[in-house]
Amino acid sequence: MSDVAALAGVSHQTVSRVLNGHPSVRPETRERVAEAIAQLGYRRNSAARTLVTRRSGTLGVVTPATALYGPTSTLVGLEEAARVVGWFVSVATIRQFDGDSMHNALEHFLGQGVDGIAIIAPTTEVAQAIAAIASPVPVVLISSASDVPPVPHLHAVGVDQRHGARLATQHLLDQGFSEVVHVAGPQDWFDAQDRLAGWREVCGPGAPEHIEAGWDAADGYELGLRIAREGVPSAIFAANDQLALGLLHAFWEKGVRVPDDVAIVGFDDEVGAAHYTPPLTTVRQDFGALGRLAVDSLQAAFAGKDVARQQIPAELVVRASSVRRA
Amino acid sequence: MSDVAALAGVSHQTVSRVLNGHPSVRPETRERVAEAIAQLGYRRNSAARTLVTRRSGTLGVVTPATALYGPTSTLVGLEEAARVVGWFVSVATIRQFDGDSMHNALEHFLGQGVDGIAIIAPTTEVAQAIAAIASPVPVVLISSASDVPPVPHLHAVGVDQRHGARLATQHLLDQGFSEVVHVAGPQDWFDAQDRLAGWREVCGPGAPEHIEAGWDAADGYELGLRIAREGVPSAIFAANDQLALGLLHAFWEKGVRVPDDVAIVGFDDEVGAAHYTPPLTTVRQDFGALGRLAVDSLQAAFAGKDVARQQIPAELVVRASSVRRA
DNA sequence: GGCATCAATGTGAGCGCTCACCCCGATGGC
DNA sequence: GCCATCGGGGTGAGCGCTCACATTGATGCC
Repeated sequence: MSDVAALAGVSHQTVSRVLNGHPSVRPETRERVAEAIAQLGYRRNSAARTLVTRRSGTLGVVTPATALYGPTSTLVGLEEAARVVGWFVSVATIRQFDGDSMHNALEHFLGQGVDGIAIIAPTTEVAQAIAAIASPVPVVLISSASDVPPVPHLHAVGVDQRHGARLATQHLLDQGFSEVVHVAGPQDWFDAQDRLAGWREVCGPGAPEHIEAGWDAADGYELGLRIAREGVPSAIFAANDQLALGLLHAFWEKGVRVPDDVAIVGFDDEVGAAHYTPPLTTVRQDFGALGRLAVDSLQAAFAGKDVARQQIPAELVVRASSVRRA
Repeated sequence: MSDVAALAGVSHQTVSRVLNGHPSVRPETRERVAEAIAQLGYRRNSAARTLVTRRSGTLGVVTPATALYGPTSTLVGLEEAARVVGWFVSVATIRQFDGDSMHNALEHFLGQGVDGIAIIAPTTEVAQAIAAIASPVPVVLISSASDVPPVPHLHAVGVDQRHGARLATQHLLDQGFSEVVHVAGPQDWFDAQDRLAGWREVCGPGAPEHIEAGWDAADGYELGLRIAREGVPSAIFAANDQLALGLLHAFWEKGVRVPDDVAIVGFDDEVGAAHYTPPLTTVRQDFGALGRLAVDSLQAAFAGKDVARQQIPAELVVRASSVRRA
């Protein structure tokens, strides 16, 4: 920086002012400095800057170590939103959702001096672990959880999973399928809990028991084989598209026709869901909006505002798997 | 840090030594310091550390702003490998593969003081843009490109796409399908180029013309409709699983049976490919190994070693879509 | 016993930047 | 003509850490 200052014939402080867009620098001076910067190929050292400002301009994102559609899409959404407001994104993945892993990930980020933390960490255990850690920076939980403990500096934003589940279930009922079975995801995940709850709300007290599974297509496949053997309901609402895909596979294999024998609706609108056999009716989530909401919520936290929990509505995408052919 | 030193009754330097695992500290002293650290909830300020060591312990990863399976899996693989050697991962996504976007992303990271950069940026244009930028830190290109310009500090690692394509094509020929058509990906992507080249190597000069498409299932679907209309070959090697999925969709819709009328092989082994209709034969890439290789290669670069370009072999996964039923 | 050696620890400087504060000269109001 | 004001810019301190070097006492060897 002092080299630049020398070349431009100003003080280091003026260079700093130019770099930070301070108003009280003559355009002429500003230009001279800019030229010197370009000529020397100077780049500001952000470590020094962070050291004195105590702000790194970095958002830490904790995400499960998988290529699952939801988490990765959320990560992309967050990165985009963060970049818009000039933040870098640092990533830590966790393999297990226990308190220790979370604790390590948070320590990792706090040591790094991030300005805020977003956690794509969808289980109740994780939420509890986070609530137990005092963080000097705001933390936003990406989750639709309706029961996140009210801890200071801990915010929550999410896509309204329950609403999405209601849309899916209601759609099946509207199509005339009276018996809607729910293949639920792992119940320690918030999203799985909420999708189950939304389904139950619409089905009412007379609903059949749900079936709990994992998130993978393999789980859906196993279950599909069992269902084909033990009796096929008129409609199934699967907790995500992968489960639905596994069901489709099993039913195809066993000669159970979709949607003629059983209608299916998924959740996520994964890349490719429009091209399953048959194309899958599903619930789409707007991950771009989710990322923006998370970043907004962190910024509000910096400004000292108390941020209400916010949810983004989900959207039903109707395709062939749930529409009875004429 | 001085608080910790005072509480432990040592100098700041001893605290630093404990933090860095320096050997010449008495176990007794070490413990006293550790206790003081715990008691005060002290966390080392990494900005100050970076400022003086000129190493941030951060790996910058540039990746396309999509939830595509390949790039996201590679990101996860990189993060895992980076964490093992104690690096943080910072992410920048790019929406366009032009020189400007790349330049911005690199500037972004260099200003942030990353120790190395990994680029999941698979087009020729990107590679040229990178080669044109002088980087003070090592850069590794995640790519199977056989023609990356030999620029100092620019390394390349990748999964051997050409080998994978040969496996896929040979498999189809071995199954007795004499006419193997290739639905290629966008030819400005290295991976698409190499998969095309591998296919052509095996097919020999008498090969039919390939068909170029995008990466999406929608592209495969459009193409599938056209193929069903204009004449179905005995086998198709699709450049990725999404294309294959689109083909399956179109063929199913038009009553073209797979693999009876046409055998299909994809590439990627995406989550779910085992449950397509029918389950898809495809080529699997080991993204975990890829991440480790990339990190190794950066570490070798630090050590001043000249790193040869390295490739990871691909693996064929045979499923129903390419095996003629008895 | 004297000296080299080494383990264990302390001291001070400085990494590159921003912040608070100071300084100078031009302007304007009375 | 005098002083308050303000735009434009300079000065020095210090953020929290590590590095190079200094210091001390214990040990070993002749």
